Amino acid sequence: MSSPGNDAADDRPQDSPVSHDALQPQMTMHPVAYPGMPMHMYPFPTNMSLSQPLRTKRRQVKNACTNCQKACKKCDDARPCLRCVKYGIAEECVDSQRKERKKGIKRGPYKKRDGKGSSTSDRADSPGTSAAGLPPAIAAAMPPAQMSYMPMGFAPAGFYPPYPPGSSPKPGEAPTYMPPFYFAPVAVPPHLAAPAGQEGEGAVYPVGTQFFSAPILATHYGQPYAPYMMPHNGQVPVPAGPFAAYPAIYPKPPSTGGLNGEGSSGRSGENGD
DNA sequence: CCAATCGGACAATCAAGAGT
DNA sequence: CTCTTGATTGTCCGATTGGA
Repeated sequence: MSSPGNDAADDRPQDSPVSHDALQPQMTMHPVAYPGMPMHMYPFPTNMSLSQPLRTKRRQVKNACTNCQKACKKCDDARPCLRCVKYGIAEECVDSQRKERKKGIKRGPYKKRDGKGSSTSDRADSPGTSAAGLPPAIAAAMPPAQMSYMPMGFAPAGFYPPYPPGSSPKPGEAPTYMPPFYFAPVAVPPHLAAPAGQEGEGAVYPVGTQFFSAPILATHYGQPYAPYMMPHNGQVPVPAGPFAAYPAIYPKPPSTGGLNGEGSSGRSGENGD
């Protein structure tokens, strides 16, 4: 991987997180997992599943930036988003405006869904309530509260702070966790190579106080652009340790002078009202 | 070959209507 | 008041097209 690559491929498995508007004035970091992360990217522990035919459900960010929106490309909750950073237009990365939903539309009588169950519980996308499309038997066998985000196997309960920060899950609702660590896609130092026999998926590599799981290493290392730990004001909040030098390793992303994005897109010619 | 474009599938949201 | 339904709106996958 040495080229910026095309979006369809690039935008997929590396982005992340969270609207930190009030949160990270100095830097924006992309955590390993986040609520909007596509299901197939969730760091499930090894004992779950890799053999299951996981039906991956596409997750969407709540609000794409204007650039991604125009280009119909995957965005993330951080600002600037990965894609804008990648294209060197981070300063143009702003949330798109959402238009208000119409009100007062009349709707006619409802039809019940063949008597069984509520539609809500049927809906696999109900956050925190389902096994994300797993077969019912498998879903039933799983601890319900852990389904929306399964903390990595090694992490004790309470290890992760709730997300959004400062929030707490509502009663009956599974908590959503945001892991407190972030990946830094640098070359794996030789001394961090997996111990013999542990290099399978799910192996965890302790790196100072940070952790990197094998899938993440495999997925994120070697990205063509800087790790998504962006020092915004010249500060480099890098912990001492094996990765202390990574900012020097990674140059700024190439300033390609712009992203696609002219043109129209999406629902062609809508938004008139 | 790579990047841009774009149609359309899919997901999220939320107000109206129904049930308790 | 709460739950359910379904329309609306937004996101982004993936095929196609165009340029270097």
